[in-house]
Amino acid sequence: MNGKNNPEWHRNFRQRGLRITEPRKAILEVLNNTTEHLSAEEIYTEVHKTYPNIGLTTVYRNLELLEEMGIIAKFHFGDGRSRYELIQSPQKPGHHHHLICTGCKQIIDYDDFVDEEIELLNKVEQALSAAHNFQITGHTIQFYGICNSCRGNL
Amino acid sequence: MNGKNNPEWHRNFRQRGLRITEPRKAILEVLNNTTEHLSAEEIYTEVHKTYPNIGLTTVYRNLELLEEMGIIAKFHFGDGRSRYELIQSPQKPGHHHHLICTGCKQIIDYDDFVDEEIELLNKVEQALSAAHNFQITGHTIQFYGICNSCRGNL
DNA sequence: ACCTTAATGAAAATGATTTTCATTAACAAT
DNA sequence: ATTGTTAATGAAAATCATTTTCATTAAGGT
Ligand SMILES: [Mn+2]
Ligand SMILES: [Mn+2]
Ligand SMILES: [Zn+2]
Ligand SMILES: [Zn+2]
Repeated sequence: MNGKNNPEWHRNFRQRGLRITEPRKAILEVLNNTTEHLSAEEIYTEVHKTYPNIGLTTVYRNLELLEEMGIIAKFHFGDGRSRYELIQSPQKPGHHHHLICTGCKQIIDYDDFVDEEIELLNKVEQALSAAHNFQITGHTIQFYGICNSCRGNL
Repeated sequence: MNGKNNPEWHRNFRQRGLRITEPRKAILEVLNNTTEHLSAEEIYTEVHKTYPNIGLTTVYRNLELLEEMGIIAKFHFGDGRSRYELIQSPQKPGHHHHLICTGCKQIIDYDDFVDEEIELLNKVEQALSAAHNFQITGHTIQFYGICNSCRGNL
């Protein structure tokens, strides 16, 4: 349920000498309760409903912080704004990739065949490291296409 | 060598009733002669050397057009600006993926896919088509990490 | 309750991209 | 070659996301 009191975040903040503030709890709460990939402004709007005095600047600042901390992930889906999601949440598969409909812009979290996929990815990363003398730290994998209903609309 | 007179582009333009203008030839020429992933402004700067009267606005407009036409590809590598490359060029492998150094920001094109990477793509695309009733049209795959020389600088 | 200083909020600044609009030039028709 | 139509251009202004600045507030250790 509500994630803002998740002791793991608390510990994580404390360890870095960071303070646990109302805006931070509010932002994490919003991200914890959605299945979508929200933009900074969308998060701000949501937070604003409960905490009308929290500013957009603070949302941006904390999204940056949370990303550095490895708590959230930032994506660029091509609509001109960054979008964020909690890396671990009850609402989401853990490791997943994205399927984006170029028609309606919906983003689908995809995690079928995860285990096999992760194993293949590891091998690919190893091969790349070796071939290009590159130490891989992360990846972005997105598939584009047309969803069922958009195909109907053609 | 010089690509601005490539008859295929000419045909492509004509078919759509588009005019073959100086700016368009200049932009294609720049993209055809680089191995890099240039931003709109970088392309503008390069074009400007030979055609000082071509404006940045026109560069943006034509990059958008060329992308729609499937002649160039637009990427987001996380530095806040879009970057473009010719889809087909003598300087580049055709379809390829990217390796991005988070240290020096260099982008490496690679198309020496290991079997696992091909397998991964095939499986995922099949699974996605089936499970999500999605017609896949493309994908973007980028690996982030630290290149050899950046690792030395630590 | 008090202090130190990290964190915040409002406003201004920045930077990339888009829009507006008057002018120019591609190119098809003459 | 000249003309006419209209797509394309360039300059300036507008927009939109994100960042910076700076004075004020409040977390949390004492
Ligand atoms: Mn996701
Ligand atoms: Mn490339
Ligand atoms: Zn769709
Ligand atoms: Zn590097």
